[in-house]
Amino acid sequence: MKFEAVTIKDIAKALGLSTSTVSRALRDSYEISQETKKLVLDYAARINYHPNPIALSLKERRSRSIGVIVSEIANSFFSQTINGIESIAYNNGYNVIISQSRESADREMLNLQYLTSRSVDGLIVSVATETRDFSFFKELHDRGMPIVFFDRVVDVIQTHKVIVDNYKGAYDATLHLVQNGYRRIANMVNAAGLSISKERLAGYRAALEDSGLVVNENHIKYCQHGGMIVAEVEDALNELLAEGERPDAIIASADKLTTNCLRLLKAKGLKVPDDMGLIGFSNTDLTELLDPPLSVIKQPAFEMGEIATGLLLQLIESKRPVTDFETRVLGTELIIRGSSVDNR
Amino acid sequence: MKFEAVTIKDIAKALGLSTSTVSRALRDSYEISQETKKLVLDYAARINYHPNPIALSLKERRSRSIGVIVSEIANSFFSQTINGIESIAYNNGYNVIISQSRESADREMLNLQYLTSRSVDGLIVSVATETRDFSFFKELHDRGMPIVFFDRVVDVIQTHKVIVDNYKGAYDATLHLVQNGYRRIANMVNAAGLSISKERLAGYRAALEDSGLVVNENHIKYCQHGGMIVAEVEDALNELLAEGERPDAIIASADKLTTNCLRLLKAKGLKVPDDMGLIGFSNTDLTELLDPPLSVIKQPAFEMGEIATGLLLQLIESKRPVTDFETRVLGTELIIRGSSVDNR
DNA sequence: TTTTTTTACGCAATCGTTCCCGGTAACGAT
DNA sequence: ATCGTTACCGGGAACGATTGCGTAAAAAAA
Repeated sequence: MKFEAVTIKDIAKALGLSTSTVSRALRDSYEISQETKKLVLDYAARINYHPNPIALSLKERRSRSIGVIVSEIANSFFSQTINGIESIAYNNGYNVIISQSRESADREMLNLQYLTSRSVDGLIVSVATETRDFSFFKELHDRGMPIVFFDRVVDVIQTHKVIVDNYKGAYDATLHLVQNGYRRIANMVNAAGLSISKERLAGYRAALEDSGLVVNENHIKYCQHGGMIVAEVEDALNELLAEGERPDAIIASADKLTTNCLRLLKAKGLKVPDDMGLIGFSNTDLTELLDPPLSVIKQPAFEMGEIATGLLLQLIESKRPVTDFETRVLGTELIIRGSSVDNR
Repeated sequence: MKFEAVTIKDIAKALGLSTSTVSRALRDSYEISQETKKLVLDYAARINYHPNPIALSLKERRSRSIGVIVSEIANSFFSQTINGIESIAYNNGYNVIISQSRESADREMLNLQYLTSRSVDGLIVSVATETRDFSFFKELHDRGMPIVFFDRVVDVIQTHKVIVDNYKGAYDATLHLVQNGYRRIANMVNAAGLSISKERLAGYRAALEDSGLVVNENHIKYCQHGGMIVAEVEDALNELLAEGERPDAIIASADKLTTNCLRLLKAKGLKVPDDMGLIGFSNTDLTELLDPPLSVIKQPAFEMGEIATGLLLQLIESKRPVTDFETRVLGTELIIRGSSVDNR
């Protein structure tokens, strides 16, 4: 089964012209007479001609499309970011190709190869938890592929980046827990290698120290898959609950980590926020409807997508190689709800 | 800024061979000697050669990629379906290009044009609420583009379809409400034109009638945007609450409709399930954590994606035009939780 | 040794489009 | 009559890859 499209040759043949003339007429070149132009344009419209982007891509070595790699589109933060990306891209005549790494370095690499070989003009990436080796990104970037990182950025590559103030977000959230009487605050951290993990962990540490509390290293648990696998969260939680100095609150550094903590705590019969306070990074729009309503640190996801795309288009359309790159840092929003306010 | 890739010509030049020889060596043709093959293969591997899919697409008039159009990836049902689609597609060497209609007929059309002109080998589609005119789909399909519809199908086009038993899903859910003492059951329906809306509405009507209850037409409210816009849900809800015969339960026929009903009911201070029972179609994995835990009709989304992709690949790889199409109907899962059980 | 066959490779067309070169009218100026 | 413009238009190469066909050299058969 094949799908045949109308080509410039069909028009040329039907009108008794050369392909060059047709091409020029369609592109409104000055060297084509008004009559011929009209002839071609009318006929093209009538048979519903559309230039073949594949042929164009091959010729121009550009595709007017940008590739996006995120870990999971099912994640609210990423789907919101993608909406931001699309809004800017479409306004500038670019198409967006979305792909998921599902936190796997292999799939990330595969997607990367697919996208680049598909001649995307640039990439917007939030790296997978699993990825340790950024040499492929580096090589790609060195060979001239415009890349903008967001959320989970990689510091060994010099390019535009869009992030939030993760340090401050975690700091404020932790401080909020302290101010609400929690003293043994645990941290459920995403994969250790991630930029966001480090920054959020640092904010947490600083807030505890500034509050005169000591950081109990056993209260810091890493989840390699960012909470995507319930079992890893359960293991981490069980370890926390088995601790001599049992935590009275948790700050979770990823969306799925946050909701899965709540799920497991409820399953274990622990009351939130009384038995255990809970706050976490999340962009889900259902958090206010949860039982209890979840306190969250929210990222301006849509805006991040917009900004990342703007920066990328700037990179793509720049004539000369860009050498000075910027890192945009946006603010987070701390939304206090029931899960982090001990009302005993 | 341009990104230069290695081509077959580079290899040919470096090795003093013709491009045909290189091509054949890479494709392991019998007409090429072992030594030459090894030479080419080694060199290709060393300089990290990858065939240019754009050039291949142009030549072969196929791209080994399939296009997916859904209304919104932020919707759990669709993101789960996409995961199902990807799992089958990748196993068969196909790539997946995702695009969102965001319920707009225009954007759907734009995406459709983009995808087809990008030479996708086939399409998997759940149509937008807004779409009334399916002639473009029809024309595309008549001209040989393989299409599989899922969830929101269109009956004027004869092709493979993957749906759930929406009638039964709605019937069972409505009956469940009746059995739990609710008598004035309202229905929040998605856009009227949608296949799923009609089927679910029919199930609801039948269940009421079979229970000896009369259908109050004022209890049926349509939301053109499927609950994506909170205001439309609020308007519909306000109308329901202003009814002389005020409903005591709601069945919502879409994910966002369901959660936004809950959101608004809570905002209005109405207790669920006591003041108002609530049940709805939803695939969100957070429904059990809501307050109250939400009763839902759940669709086997991942499986639907898998099946749709299987059918599409079958269509794509068929030598002869396929004429007999099937409609796969899967079962829904009724999950009863607190929101639909009046415990007064 | 001559003829035939096999092996191994190159040439050129093709996919749809653009664009660099030309080329050829018509027309006014010399 | 010749030249220079101007206005239009066509030929053909290019983008990267595949592939049918042709053919030289080597091997096998005569």
